[in-house]
This record gives sequence, structure tokens and C-alpha cells, in this order.
Amino acid sequence: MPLSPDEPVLPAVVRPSVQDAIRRDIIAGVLTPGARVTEASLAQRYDVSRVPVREALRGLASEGFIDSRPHVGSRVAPIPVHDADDLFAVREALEVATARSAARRAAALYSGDESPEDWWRIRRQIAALLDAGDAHVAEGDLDPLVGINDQIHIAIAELSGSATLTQLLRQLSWKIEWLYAADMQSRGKRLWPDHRVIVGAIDAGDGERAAALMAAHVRESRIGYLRRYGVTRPSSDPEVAAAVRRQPGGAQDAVLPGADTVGP
Amino acid sequence: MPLSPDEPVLPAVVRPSVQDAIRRDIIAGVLTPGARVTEASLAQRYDVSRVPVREALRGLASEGFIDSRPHVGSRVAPIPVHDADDLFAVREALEVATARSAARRAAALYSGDESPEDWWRIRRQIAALLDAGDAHVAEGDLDPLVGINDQIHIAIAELSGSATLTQLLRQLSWKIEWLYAADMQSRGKRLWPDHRVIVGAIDAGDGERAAALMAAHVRESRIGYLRRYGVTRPSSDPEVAAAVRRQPGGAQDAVLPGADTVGP
DNA sequence: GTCTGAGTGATTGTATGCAATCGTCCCTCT
DNA sequence: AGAGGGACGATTGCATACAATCACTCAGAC
Repeated sequence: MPLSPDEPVLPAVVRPSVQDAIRRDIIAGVLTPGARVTEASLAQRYDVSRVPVREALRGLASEGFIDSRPHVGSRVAPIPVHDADDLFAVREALEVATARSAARRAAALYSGDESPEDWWRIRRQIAALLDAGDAHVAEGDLDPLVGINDQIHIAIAELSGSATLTQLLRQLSWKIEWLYAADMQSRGKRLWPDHRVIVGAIDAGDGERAAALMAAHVRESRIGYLRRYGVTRPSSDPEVAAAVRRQPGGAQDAVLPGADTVGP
Repeated sequence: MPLSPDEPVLPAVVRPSVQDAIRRDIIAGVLTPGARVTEASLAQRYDVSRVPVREALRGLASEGFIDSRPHVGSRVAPIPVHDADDLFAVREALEVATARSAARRAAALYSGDESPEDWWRIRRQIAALLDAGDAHVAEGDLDPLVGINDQIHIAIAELSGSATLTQLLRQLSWKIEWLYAADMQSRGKRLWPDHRVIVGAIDAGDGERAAALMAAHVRESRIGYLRRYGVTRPSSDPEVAAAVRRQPGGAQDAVLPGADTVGP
């Protein structure tokens, strides 16, 4: 987190940290769908008692990251790949609403009707995020843009002054982030074995085959990138453009295989 | 709850009941926005320890019904009256998605591709809800229709097979129910003093004034009803129809005054 | 008179302990 | 050999206990 210089300092409480940490691990794929998560193991892992872990798990269950059955235990929920399109549609409705409300509030602010104390803080935060994004673009370092992008959208929601919409959008963003990460992982998993095959073709001295394999490999990676981060205009290669158009959602149906225990 | 005859019986756990009970009290207006809710008082009220109450409060906070500050306490959140339109817009996007997915799943079912075990259970549930609604309509007892309506929409979401969308829709429905209830309450509050004035006019023997007051009173109630439950076609009275059209949202900006403690 | 400061009561955050429940293994019976 | 049943281990659900923090009050100084 590159900013928040003057956030109101809240007392140190463990539960939100635990909840965030578990959510991060789920989104990052450290905890894979279907993995059993026991309160005791998580408590040991984060060096706290079971109580904050319990509450964190409850929260994550209500966010949809954890499936929990009474007296049985909790597992990481399956990735909602089927809902990808729907989640995007709902997010669109949400973002339209927050943007409109934020603009209306800005207009009311300029006309002097109201001046909430949070407004300028969030506004400064957005400015900082924009600057940070520009800096990364200038350096050609595009990876952080995804996160910054999400943060800006959340900040706009906060600017709208609607806690309800902000809350919903935040939950939705986490889910979509999860989808992206899972897509990236499974894509990487699918692309990885190619390397050995390509090297094998090189070893065998089959130049044409190695070239064809490498071409397919790079092309799939390119299509995946375009699908993931969007395109301002269709790819110059008509075949790639068609492939990108073919599955706009980007997430396939595969669910990552889940280990049954939490690794130490 | 008039149905769910063959639901899978889950072991008795206190926390969900507590959470539902508190949410019900908030929506029903027993706990008004701004009211302080301490864990101890709620624990005493529902005769459980603080732990399930804590977890219920956490859940309600993530649902947006409770505002909680560390080491300070929890209060009932303000009613999101400003977000009414936005919430309806988001719900529309959600319901469109669930209906489409449910229909697609039905098509896949009929073509024999898959036959999930839950499908028929939920389908029977919807049938029962429709029958119950018809029965109430036949008896002219329209009050329960609001709840049945919500249940049908949730059931359709469950039919879509998407836990994510169902969860979001459920949260949104609770919020909208809250808005309706608050609107009804404040409307009732506004209409109530009329009675005394009308009776006063009657006592004074001012027939014309009593008639005019009663006409205004009944008319406002009628407009409120039409605004709340919608109209299939514009009201026959053009003036009423215009008034109904005037504020389609229905919820005004007033926030119910909150008592500072939970009554015994 | 107003402001600063410590003290106190109340409330939450976390830890630990115990009972209830579930899944599973193994034994027994058919 | 397969099915049914009982006991055990593991895990969660809840209650209680203690520590940490905050809001508020009241005394005292400027």
C-alpha cells in the first residue's frame, strides 16, 4: 500500500488482519478451492488464538470465500467461474451508480451545499493513485496497475458517500480479482508443459516443429494477455482478434486441484 | 415460514439464529438507526453468551446493518435511503443474471446434460410459494405477498446454481426490505397525527373541514400504497397518478430517531 | 471560567476450557 | 465378503476469564 499517509489510526486489532491474510492467500492461490482449513491450523499459522480466526472465517464465509458446515469444518469455496460474466454485469451496474453519485456529490460540493470531511481526503488519495499509476506506466512496469485500478474504483465508490455500494463493490472486486488470479494460474499451468515439449523438439533437431510449437505457445500467451487486460482496438492479427473475441469472459471451467491440508 | 418440508436438517447452532433475530429487529424498526447495541445486552436478551453475539454482529457489520468501531462498540447503521435507486438498479442486474442462468440450467436439464439433486427441491419450493401466493390472493390477504415475493426471487437465484449471485441478492433484498419497512414506518408516523386533528374537527362540528382532512389523509395513504407496491396501470384518479409518478423512489430523507439503548 | 490531566467505569478483544457433534475406523454379525 | 453398529479421535460451538482500550468525570492549575 503506497499511500494513506493521514488515515485515522485505529487501534491494533488482530481479526481484520487475519481475515485479510486468509483472503489474500485464497486469492493468491496459496489456499486452493476445496482445501480444508481448520481453526487450529490457521490459529497456529498466524500465531493467535482460535477466536479471531473463527470470526475471520465467518466473515470470509459471508463473503463467499469459505464454505462452512456446522460441526464439520470449513473449506475454501470453489472459484465462481460460472458467474464471471454475471459478476462483471453486476459490477458494471454498481460502478455506474457510484460514479454518478460521486459526480453529483462533487457538484453539490462546488455549489457549497455541503462539504463532508472525508471528501478531500479521498480525493487526495485518488490523485496519489493516479500519479502512482502514471509513474508505473512511465517505467513500463504494468503489473501494479491492476491493483491500483481496483483501488481507484473503490475510492470512487467511497467518494459517492454510499457505504452500501462501497461494501458491495469491494466484495465484488475481491471475487473478480480471484477469478483473474485463478485464470492466470491455470493458464500458466497449461502453458508451462509446453516448454519441455519445445525443448524436446529443439533437441531432436526438428526445426519446423520447434518453430510451430513456439508460435502456438506465444500466441496462446498473447491471447490470454489480451483477454485479461483488454484491448483498445482489435489485435492486428485477425486470427488473434477472433480468438480474443471468442471467449470474452476469459475464465475457463477448470477448477484448480485442491490440496487437502494447509501446508506448513 | 410456511414450507420447506424436506430441508436437510442441520444441527442446532445458535449464531445464525441470533444474527437473523438481530437483523429482523433492525429491519422491523425495533432497533433503530444509531441505537447502541452492546454485546452484553444482546447476550442477555437472547440468553446466550457473548461469543455468538459477537460473531452475529460481525456478520451484520459485513452486511451493512451494523457500524462497529474497535474497542468502542456497535451501533445500528443508518438506513441507506440515498442508495435506494442504486440498490434497485443493482438488484435489477442481479435478477436478470439469475433468471437467465436459471433458464439455461433448466434447458441443460431437459436435454439431459445434468441433473443436480438440488434442482427439483428448489423447484418444488417455488411451486409451493406460487400456490401459497395464489391462495392469499384468493382470500384477499395481500400482506404476506411481499415476503413470498422475496422468497421466490431468492429461490430463482438458488435455481441458477450460483452461490455468489444468491448471496449478493439475499443481502440486497434485506437492504431493500429495510428501506420499505422504514418508509412504511415513517409514513405511518407522519399519518398518525392526522387522526387526532380529524377527530378534533368532528368534535368541533366542522363537517366540511373534517371531510377535507379525511380526504387528504386517505389520499396520502393511497398514494403511499401505490408508490410502495406499484401499479399495473396508472391510478384512475389523475391527481393521484401524478402524485405517484412524482417520487418513484418513495423513500424520503428522514432517518428515524434512534433511542440510545436497547430496551429490555 | 476554561482547559488539562489522571482516574475510573464500561466495553470490547483475545485466550483458554469444556461440552456437543461429526466422520471414520474397526469390530462383529449375517 | 459385505453390511451394520459402536467407539474413538478430531473439530467445532459455546461459555467463562482476563487483558486492553476507550469514553467520561472530576479535580486542579492557569
